[in-house]
Amino acid sequence: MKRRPPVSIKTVAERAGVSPATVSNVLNAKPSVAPELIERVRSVVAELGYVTDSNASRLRSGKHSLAGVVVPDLSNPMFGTFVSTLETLAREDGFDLLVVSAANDVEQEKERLHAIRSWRPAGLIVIPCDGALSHRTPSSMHMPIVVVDRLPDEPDFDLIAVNNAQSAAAISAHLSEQGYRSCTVAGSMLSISNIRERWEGAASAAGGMALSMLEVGLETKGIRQRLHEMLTQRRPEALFALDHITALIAYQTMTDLGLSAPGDLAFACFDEAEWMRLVRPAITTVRQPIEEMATAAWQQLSRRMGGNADPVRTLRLACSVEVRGSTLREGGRSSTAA
Amino acid sequence: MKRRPPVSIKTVAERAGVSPATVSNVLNAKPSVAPELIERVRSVVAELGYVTDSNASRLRSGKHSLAGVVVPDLSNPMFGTFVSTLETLAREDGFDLLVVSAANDVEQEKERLHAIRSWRPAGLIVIPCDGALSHRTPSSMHMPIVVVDRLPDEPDFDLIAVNNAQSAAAISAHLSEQGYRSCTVAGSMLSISNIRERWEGAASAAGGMALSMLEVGLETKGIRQRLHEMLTQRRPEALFALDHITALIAYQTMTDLGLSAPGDLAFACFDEAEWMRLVRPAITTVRQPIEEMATAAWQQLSRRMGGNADPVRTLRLACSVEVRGSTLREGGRSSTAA
DNA sequence: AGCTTTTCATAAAACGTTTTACGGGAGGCT
DNA sequence: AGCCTCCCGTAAAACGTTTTATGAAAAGCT
Repeated sequence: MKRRPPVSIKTVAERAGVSPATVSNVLNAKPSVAPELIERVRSVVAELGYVTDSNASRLRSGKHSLAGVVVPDLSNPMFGTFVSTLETLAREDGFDLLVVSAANDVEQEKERLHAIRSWRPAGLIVIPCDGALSHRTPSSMHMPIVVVDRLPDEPDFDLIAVNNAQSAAAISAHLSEQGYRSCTVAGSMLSISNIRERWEGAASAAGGMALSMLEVGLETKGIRQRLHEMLTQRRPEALFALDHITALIAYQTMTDLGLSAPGDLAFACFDEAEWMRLVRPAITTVRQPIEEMATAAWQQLSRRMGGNADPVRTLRLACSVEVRGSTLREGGRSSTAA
Repeated sequence: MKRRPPVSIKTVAERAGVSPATVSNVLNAKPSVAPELIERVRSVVAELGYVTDSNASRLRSGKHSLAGVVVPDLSNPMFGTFVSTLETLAREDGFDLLVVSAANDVEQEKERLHAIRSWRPAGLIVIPCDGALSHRTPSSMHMPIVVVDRLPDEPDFDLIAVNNAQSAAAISAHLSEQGYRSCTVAGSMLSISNIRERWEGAASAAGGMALSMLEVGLETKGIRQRLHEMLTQRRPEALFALDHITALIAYQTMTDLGLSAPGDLAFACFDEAEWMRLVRPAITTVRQPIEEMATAAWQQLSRRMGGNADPVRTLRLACSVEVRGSTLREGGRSSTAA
C-alpha cells in the first residue's frame, strides 16, 4: 500500500534506458535482443514488479489464448472437478481459462453466455443447464463451442457425453440377474434427454423384471414427497435412481423409513459420489468419467480453435458400473465396465 | 461459423449513421443522447450482435469492476460453494469475478497470484494452500487482499476465519461429558495453524478425558497407515478428526476394520460433508459457515476497494456443532451452536 | 577501401474503446 | 436583431501494449 503511480512498460523502458519496444521484445522472448539488454530489462522488471497489462496486450496483439467454461453450478463437486481438470489442461496449452457458473438458472446462463463474449475467448466449453442451449446462443457467437454432458435439443455443437443407455442397461440387467422381480426407476424429468436415455436403456434390458418410471421433478420438496409415497404405498423390490439429487433424497428417505438395502429393497443409482462407497452396504452406482470428459472436451476444443472444420461430432464415453452391496442378494463384490 | 470480419464499434456507428462516440454513449447509458438515436443504435447493435470488447474498454476507462479469487482446489465442494457464493455477490455489485485454482500446489499458487495481476483486478480474495502466503505475494501487489480460512504467518492481510479453538473445545467437552475416558485427536500437521488452533482448543476443554495428538500428514497412504496402526494397536474410546481428508480416511479405516461408532469408539470431526448426515449413525461434526465466510470476505473486500484504509482486521465466524449419533452414549439427538 | 549484408534498437502506427473538448443549431431573453 | 444559453453530436486524443518499418552501426566480402 505504498506507491500509487502505476508502472507501465514506459516506466520500465525509461528506467532501463531503452525503448518500450525493446522491453516488449524482451518480455515476449523475441529473438535479436542483445543479451546485455535482456539482462538489464529483466532486472528492472523484477525491481519494479512490473506485470504486463493483459487488456492492452490482448487488444493490440489480438491474442487468442483464452478459453471460457460455463457450468451450471460450481458447488456441485462433479462440475468442480470438471473445471479443475480443464484448468490444468488449458494451462498446459498456454491458455487462460475464464470460469463462470450459471447458478443453475437458465436466465443467468443466457446472460453469462452473452457476457463472456466481451472477453473475446477463442472458444467455449459449456455444460448447459438443460437441453435448450441453442435457444440461448445467438448464432452470431462466432466461435467454437463444445457442449458437455447434457444433450442439446439440436445437434449444432460438438458434444461430449456418456453412454447413458448402455450404462443404465447394465444396471437393469444386473438387477434382473440378481432375481429382483420389480423395479422403480426414479429420475427428475423425462424431458431431460440424459434422463430419457437412461430410462430407455434401463427399460431395454429389464428382462423379466417389471419396470416402472417415476418422474420426481426438480425440487427437493416434491422429490421427497413422491419418493416417500412410492416407498410406503407400492414399494418395489428394487429402486434405481437416475440422477444424483434423486439418489440422495431416495437414500435419505429410505433411511428415515428404516428401510435398508438390499434387505428391504435393492438400491442403485447414477452419478457416483464419495459417500456411496462409505455407507454400509456400499451403493451400486454408475460412475461418470469426469476427468476423461474434460480431457475429451479440451482436445476437441483445441482442434476447433486450431481451425479444424470437420462436421460436428458427438463422442460417447463409457461409464464404469460399480456393483456393490446394495444390490447383491448374497455377499460378494465385483466391478465391471460397461 | 459464417462471416469473419469482426464487428467493432465503428461498424455499428457506420451502420447507424452516427459516430463511434455516440454508440459508446448509448451503450454506457450516458445522458443526453436523443431518444431516437438511442433506438436506432440499439437496433443495429442487436442486429449485428455486437458486444463491447472488454479489453479495449477496460484499457481506456481504467475500470475497476473486476475482482479475483484464488482457491486451493475447485474439486473440493467447500471451495466450490465458496466461489459460487462469491460469484453471486460480486455480480450483484456489478463486478466480474476471475476464478483460479491453485491445484493444491504452493508453486502454482505463487504463479497464479503473479499472473492474475496482469488483469488489473481491483482486489483479491485468497484461500491460501498453507500459511506462508506472504512469502508469495510481492509487496508490489498494490491491491486489497482478503485472506480466508487459513491463517497467514504474518498478519499483513484482512482475514476471515472461523473460531477453530472454541468449536474444537465444544466437541472435546461434549465427548468428555458423554463419559469417554480417552480420545485421540488426529489431524494433518500441527504446523498448519488451523490444525494447531483446533488441537489447542480440544486440549483446553478435555476435562478428565485423556487426550493425545496424532499427526498423520498430508498423503493418503501415510494417513491410512498411521490411522490403521492407531486403531489396531492403541484404540481410544473416542476419535476426533480435525480435517476433512483425515475424517474421510478415518471413517473408511474404521469401516474396513469392522469398527462402528459409537459402539467401538466415538467419532467426530471437523468439516461437515453431505455423507456425514447420511451414514448411520450420522456423524457428529463441526460445520464451517462457508456462505457466511464468502459474504464476509466480499463485504470486507468491497470496503477496501471502496478506499477504506482501516488497519487490517481479523474476523472470526462461529461454526455450528452438529451433535449426532456417532458420539452419543445412548439414543437421542441434539444440535448446538458454538 | 568500398560495398553489401547482418544485427539490433527505435519511432511511429495500430488495436477498440472511452473521454475530453469543441462546435453548430435551436431557443430564450432584452 | 443581437446575444447568451443549453442541447446534443462528433472529432480527436488517450489508454498500454505489440508490430511494422526504418535506419544506424557492426561485420563480412572482394
